[in-house]
Amino acid sequence: MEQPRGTRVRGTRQASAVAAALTSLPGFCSAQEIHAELRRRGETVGLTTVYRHLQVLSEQGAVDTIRDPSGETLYRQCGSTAHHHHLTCRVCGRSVEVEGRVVEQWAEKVAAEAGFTSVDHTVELFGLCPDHAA
Amino acid sequence: MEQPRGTRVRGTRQASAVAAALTSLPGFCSAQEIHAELRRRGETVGLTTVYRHLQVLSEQGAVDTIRDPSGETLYRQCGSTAHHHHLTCRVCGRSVEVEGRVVEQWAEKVAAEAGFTSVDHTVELFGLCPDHAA
DNA sequence: CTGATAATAGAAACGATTATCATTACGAGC
DNA sequence: GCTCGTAATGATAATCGTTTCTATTATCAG
Repeated sequence: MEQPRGTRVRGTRQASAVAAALTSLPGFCSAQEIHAELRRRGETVGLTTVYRHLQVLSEQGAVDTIRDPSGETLYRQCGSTAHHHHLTCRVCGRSVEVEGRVVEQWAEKVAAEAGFTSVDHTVELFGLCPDHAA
Repeated sequence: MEQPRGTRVRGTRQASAVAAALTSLPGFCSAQEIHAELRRRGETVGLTTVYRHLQVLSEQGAVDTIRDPSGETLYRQCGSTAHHHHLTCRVCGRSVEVEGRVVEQWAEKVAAEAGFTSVDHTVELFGLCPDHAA
């Protein structure tokens, strides 16, 4: 519904490559890791391009982004477009999508009580997956 | 209880200055803003030193840190040492401490179900305070 | 096939934070 | 009060993820 016809969004080799890498990588990973992964596969894609596609995909809601404790941005292709959060392993990046109706409700209630509006929230859970338990 | 007597932690002008600035600033603010505020007051404190003190205070639990959407780290002196979260105004940085027993419990439950351990969580709420409602 | 222009990618710019290290100053003991 | 060892400081340089710049390349409608 947003494609007037004529000259618009072009399908490029790089766009597919980034999307493919994202699909094949199991957990959250950084833009740089994705870039490295592409080179490993023999795909030549500039780092700039990787960032650009990740940003676009993120805006479209096709990938989820979180920030790891060090401040790096991590990306992951997500199954559902619905709002959800993640429980991510600090060691391997493997993550589980968790649904948080409870949290959403809590956030709204708290915000309303304080008189705040247009409230947005970030909720991230980091821990050790079964394979990496201390 | 952790001060053997002899040569230990030194109380310096800079340490007090950073603490004072933190006390006087109402909302969350960045290390650089704190540094600027100090210079404005005529206090001469190096940026490096500001960062160092903020880190120490943060480890002691005397200040809370969050990351704003752009990735910058923000600091704020906190009343309670108890675990809590914040509801921060996107415009003025003013923030309210909110207690989240519900969230903690939810986080633990979700983690246990997925078999994750050593789970840590970050929960931040950003919105518009009454004064800045659209 | 061809041309207009979107997309690409390397290099340089950026901005927050951290590391380096010579200098300064606190404060315990004389 | 004065000295000295050492913690603290702070200017500068280095890091590092990310963004901007811009000349070049490649896509796709006609």
